[in-house]
Formats: sequence, structure tokens, C-alpha cells
Amino acid sequence: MKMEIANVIVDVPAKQTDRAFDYLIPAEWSGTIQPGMRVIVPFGPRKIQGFVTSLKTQSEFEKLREIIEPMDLEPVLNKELLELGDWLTEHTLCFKIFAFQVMLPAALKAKYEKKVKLAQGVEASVLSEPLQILFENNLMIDWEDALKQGMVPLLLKEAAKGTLEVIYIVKEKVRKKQRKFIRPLVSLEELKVEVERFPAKAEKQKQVLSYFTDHFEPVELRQLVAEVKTTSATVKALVEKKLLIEYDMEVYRDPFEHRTFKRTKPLPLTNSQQTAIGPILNAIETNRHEVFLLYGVTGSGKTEIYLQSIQEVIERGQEAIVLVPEISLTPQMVNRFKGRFGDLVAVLHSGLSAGEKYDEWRKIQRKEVKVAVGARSAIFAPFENLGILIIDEEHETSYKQEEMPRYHARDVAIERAKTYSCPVVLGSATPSLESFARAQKKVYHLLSLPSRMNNQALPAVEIIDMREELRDGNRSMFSRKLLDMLKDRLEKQQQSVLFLNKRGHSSFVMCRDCGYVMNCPNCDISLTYHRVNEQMKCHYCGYESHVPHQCPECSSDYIRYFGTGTQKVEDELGKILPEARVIRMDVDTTGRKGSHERLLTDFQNGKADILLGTQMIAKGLDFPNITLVGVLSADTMLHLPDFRASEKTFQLLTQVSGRAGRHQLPGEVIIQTYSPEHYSVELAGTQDYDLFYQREMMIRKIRHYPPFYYLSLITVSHEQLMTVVAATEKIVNYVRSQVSKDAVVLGPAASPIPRINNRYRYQCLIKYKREPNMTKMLKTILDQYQKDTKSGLLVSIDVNPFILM
DNA sequence: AGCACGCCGACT
DNA sequence: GTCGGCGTGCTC
Repeated sequence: MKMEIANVIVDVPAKQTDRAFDYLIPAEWSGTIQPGMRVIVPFGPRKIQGFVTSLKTQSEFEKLREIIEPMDLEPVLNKELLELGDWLTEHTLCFKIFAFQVMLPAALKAKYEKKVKLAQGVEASVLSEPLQILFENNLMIDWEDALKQGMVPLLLKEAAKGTLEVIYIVKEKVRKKQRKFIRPLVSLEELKVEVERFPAKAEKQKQVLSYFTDHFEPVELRQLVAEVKTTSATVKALVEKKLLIEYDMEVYRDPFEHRTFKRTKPLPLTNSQQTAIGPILNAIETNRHEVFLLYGVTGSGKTEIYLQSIQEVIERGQEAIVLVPEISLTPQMVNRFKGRFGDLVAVLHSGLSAGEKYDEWRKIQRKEVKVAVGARSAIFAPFENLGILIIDEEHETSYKQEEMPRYHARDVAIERAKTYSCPVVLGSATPSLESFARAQKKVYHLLSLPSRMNNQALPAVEIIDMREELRDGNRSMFSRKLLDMLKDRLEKQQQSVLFLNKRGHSSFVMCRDCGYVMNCPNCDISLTYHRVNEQMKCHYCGYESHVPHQCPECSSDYIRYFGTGTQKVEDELGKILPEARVIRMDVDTTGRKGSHERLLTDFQNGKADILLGTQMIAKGLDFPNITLVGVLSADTMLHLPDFRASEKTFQLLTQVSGRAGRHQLPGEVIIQTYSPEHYSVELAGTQDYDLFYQREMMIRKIRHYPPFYYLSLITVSHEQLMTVVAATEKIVNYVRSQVSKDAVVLGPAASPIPRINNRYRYQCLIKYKREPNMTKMLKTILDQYQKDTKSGLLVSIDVNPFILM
């Protein structure tokens, strides 16, 4: 008999275990265990989860251990996704286990438990005194609990004697939701006869049967009991009489259970929409891979193009993935897809619970839906016959994952589309420079939607120089012009949106006398104020401290919490426009689940005149009554140490401006700034993407940045400053020796966050055009440092980084 | 990552 | 003489 052996990638993210291990498939599982399944395997003394990547009949290893059991009935990763995992590993230089895990809902990540129980045939009475009571009352005790109570040494002693046994348990994070269903076991006719024959005494049973003669179909037990006003005992009696049968069925947690979606029909396309959709439909019909850049201002009707392309894909029996930035997964976007395709849509976003996400994923896996709409990770939706992949707001930085695997959803989309030979559509009003440059070079197919639907004019944008306001004695955060206009809208009963673009997204505490800012003692970064428990917290290492009442530096009492800024704006608004009703949206007011949505609905229903918020209100707002948008300070993010700062500023300002006047009423935009002459502010004012593109490209070329150069960032960290500097220097020298002379190697330089969790951070930035050996070289570096754990050096590499930190 | 194995200092 | 510190190396 031929042995069946499985190659298994184990759930241990470390350099040394980042390879396949061979396991025997026990005879009882022979033929059922397939590539793509999760299995439980013994690994050293433990039990852990692993992914079967392939099967074979021979192994170089003599003494193979057996797979304990499969965790799935069918593979969770199909062949394509397994191969995509290889691709991810290669391109982002991550451990294979990370590549597999990122493709699955978090619910499928294993949970490990370590427990201690009495060994076979051992009585609790033989144990030492303190353990006796414990094991008389419990079958097993948790290792973590024992550790907290300091009992581990005792346990180990017993384990050495053989009276106790340590066991490892691998668990699923979330259970499938099963419900009991009841259906008739006999025909309708027989059932009718039975109802007549039933003695009057068994009144309730008779009623249950009558229910089925009226509704001859399965019904959930819970519902049946409620409708007939009986108990499950009655039903059980009928099941025992073999008239009914009970069975379990997997049900889905439906996050949209209490919402109805108005069905929509395809809208007639404008001429320019028709011109744009043509090539996409052609690619779908001819089964051709091509990347389209759909470039159209806000309100130009990109979504309808997505919808009608998907329609075509569905009609051809294929499937579609649509990515939208997390923040715009507000009901508005979901409504449009659910409205058009109803139950054929699965929605995956972070607002769902792990269980809900798993259920949506299952719908895709079981081929019950045709469209997946979701944030970044939805790009891994387990479809097997993809016809189109769409990325809306293509320029959004949230499509790049900043943890391992550091992938960009756009790259994954293109890779999957190549396998399925189908089109990718990247949509944006302000495409990323990378994408637009590729479109210029005809690598992507550029499709333009030059005008807004119904030919509405773009809002009139006015840039206000806040320095001038200051010179004229206006020290408030509202320019006179903006204030006038706010008053005007209030009178007209129209709505305004005020946008505060602040640096970063944390609130901090600063002394107003000496400028002291509370920093983390372990990391070189300011502490974030948490209103909930009145504490200061570090985002990087978790350090917590109380909010000081006096400045530790100068003992001043004027040490204040600088909120997101929105609080301050709200207060000031209250003073100068007391009659205005304001809704504030920021991390403080949208913390709870669903509050984001509720605030927006309130605003939509006219419960406020002004919506005040941060980043999160820049997208997805499309309310007819908004006629004024004010940007309070346009330039705060311009001065970040980020080569994309101008691009981000331009995109954000353009996007915010697009919120105004999307319907009948014309819109106006006020942008307040301290650097009105900066091209990204100025050109956002005239909404001139093309000119911005040209200006920014020139700068990128001179500075050797994308899209002219690729980037790879190597970050080294260690507790000792000298050690990091030395190691980084060594790496820099090695890199210099390996790359061609066209490449630019920067470093060693301190990272923009020079210390996290008491580890100093240095980096090396490589800018390059064509380096065939780049991946190989980076792998060599990682190999060197990941293998050698004793030096304490940590090296991480981000290929095509978005944040240079 | 865990965990075992193994080799040197402070204790019954 | 042992208990226990954590350095080193393996897990099919």
C-alpha cells in the first residue's frame, strides 16, 4: 500500500518553521484530506494548526508523525488561492503561514489552549495537598490560570511522576451557527389523514400537524413553537412518531437582517459612460485580462459603470469582487450593490463581528453569492470563476496593508485577474500617480468620464489665506468669509460640512505655557488621550499613565488636552453661531458600533445644519442639501515627512470639495490655508488633476520617488542604539555592494519614529528602477537576521512601502 | 513561537 | 550534593 503524505505549513510564524513539514495521513482519513484543508498536527510536544499544501507518497524523513485530524470537511483554500499564497510570500517576503491566514476570515484562525488533567486511571487523592481539591472539582485546569496562581511548579512535579498529563487543544475561533429545523416526514395527504386520526386529548400535537398541513415546508423549531404556542416537547413527540423530522441547518448571521433594499434597475448610461464601459464589456466578453483606470470626477457615474459591468459578468455565470475603502462602506455604497443584485451580494467589512464575517465568507465559498463587496481583504474572496475585479477610490492608502503580509490589494487584484484572464477596473477622481503614470504609458487602459452626470457644475472653490485673516486681526479659526457663508446657509436652511484635516489622528496633552508634550517613556511618540478612562496611552507599546494636572516640566496648571480639534471647533461654533445645530463626527463620537451610521442618518434627515468632522466625512457623503463645504486648515498634513504628502493633500481636498452641490443646488467650497501658494492646495482649488499630475511627477522624478523609482524599506531595531546603527550600516553597505549604480541607497538613518517599545529603529531606503536581484537580495538579508535570534536584532522589510516609518 | 535539553551558580 | 537560571537548537 502506498503511503499518503501531506506537506503541511504549520502555524508557527518563524524563519525556522517557514517551510513545509511532512505528515503521514492516517488510513481513516485517507482520500479525504486534500490540499487547502486545515489540519491539526503534532509539533514537538504540542498540537497546532497547519495547512495542507500538497500530497505526496514519499518523504526524505524516516519517522513521520501522523496528522491528528482535519479541521475542515472541504478545503478552505482552493488551488488558485494556494498559489496566490506562494505569490504573496514571494512578493511581500512574509512567512507562508501569514499569507494563508490573511486570505481567510479571522474566525478560521486557530485558538490554542493548554490544559492539565489527571493521567489515565489516576485518582485525585494521590496528588499533593493543594492540587487534590482542585482536581476533585475540575476535570481539567487551564494552564494560564495555574500560572496566575503560581501552581505550575506543583503541576510539573506531578507531570514528571506521571500522575498529571499536559494536553493541548486546538479550537476554532467561531462556531458555525446551527439551528434546529422541523419538516414533515410523510406526504401532505398522509399528514391530513393523521390530523383527523389524532385523539382530541393530544390537542397541541394536532395543532402542530395542522400547521404543517397549512405550510407544507421546513420551519425553524423556534418559530414553530412560537407560532403554535407550544413547547419543543410536543414537537419531539411527533418526531418520535415519525411524522416529523428534526435536523440541523447552518444559518447565517445576517448583518442586514432588519433592512430592506429597494431594488434598482440599470440606469440609462450617458454618452461618456457608454464610451467608458465599452472596452470593459469587451474584455469581459472576450475573457481578456486588462487593467482599466476609470478616471472620473466625483458624481460622474463610476458606480453605475461598475454595476453594469458586474451585471454582464453575472449573466455570463461569473463572479465579481468590488473593493471600497473601509470608511465608505457606509450604507450608501452597500445599498447600491444590494439594491441592484440583492441576495447575490456578500459584504465584508470591519464593522461586522467575526461570526458575521465568517458567514459572509461562507456564502462566497458555497457559491451562494456572485459579488463580494468589501475592504482590502475582500480581494481574497474565494471565488473560482472571477469575471471582474473592481477597486473603487483606487488611490486610497488603506489598500496597502501595513502588517505582514504587507500587500497592496491592487497588486493582488491584478495577479488574480491574470489567472482568471479577466479585467481589473481601478476607479478614482484623483488617481494615484502610480496608476495614472501607468495609464499614460499604456500599461493600463485609461477610461475618462470628463463631466459630472446631468452636467452639474463642479462646486466653486475659494481659497482663503489665513495669514491675511490673522494680519487683519481675526484670530478665530473661521475666516470672515466662511463665517458669512455659514450664516447664509443657516438662513437658507441648507446644510454645511466642516472638515478639519488634522495631523495624524490622535489627541495629545500639551502644556500651554512651556509647550511640553507628554511622550511615551518607551517610544519616541506622544501619548494619546483616551477619554473613556481618562488615561494617556501609547499606541505602539501600550504604556498607560494618568493625565497630569500640572506640567511635569514647568509646574504650570495650563496643561491641556488637545482633542482631535473638532471639540474645540464645536465649542467655538457654539459661541459664534449659537443657533446652529451641529453634529460632530470623530473618533470620540463614532466609537460605538453603528454610531457612525446613525449620525449620518440624523444629518441626512435634517436634524442638524452643520456636520463637523475629520477624515471620515471626506468620503461617501452624498446628500442633496449640502451646499457648503469648509476646510478649516488645508495644509496640516502637507508638512508630514512623507513623499506622498502633496498627493494626499490634493486628493483629500478634491474629495472634500466633491461633497458639495451634488444635486440640484449648486455648491460652494471654502478652503482655509496657511500655504495658499502650495501647488497641491492651489490646484485642488481649481480641481485640476492633470496639472497637479504634471507638477507632482516632475518633483517625483527629481527626488527619485515612485512612480519613477520603486522603493524598499529595511527597518532594523534593537535595544542598543549603537548596535542598531552598526547593523544598519552593515546592511546599507551590503545593499550598496549588490545593487546597480542606478539605484539610490539611503541610510543608515533614524526612522521617523526613532524608538518604539524601548527599541531603537534605524532604516535603509532603497530607490531603484530595475534590479532583477532585488527580491533575492532582500531575502538574503532577512535570512541572515531572522536566523540569528541571539543578536536581538529585528529586521523587517517593506517592499513598496506607503508609510516610511 | 514554544518547549526541552543542557550547562553553571546559590541553596537544603 | 540538588534546584533552577536562561542560552541553544529543534519541531516532520
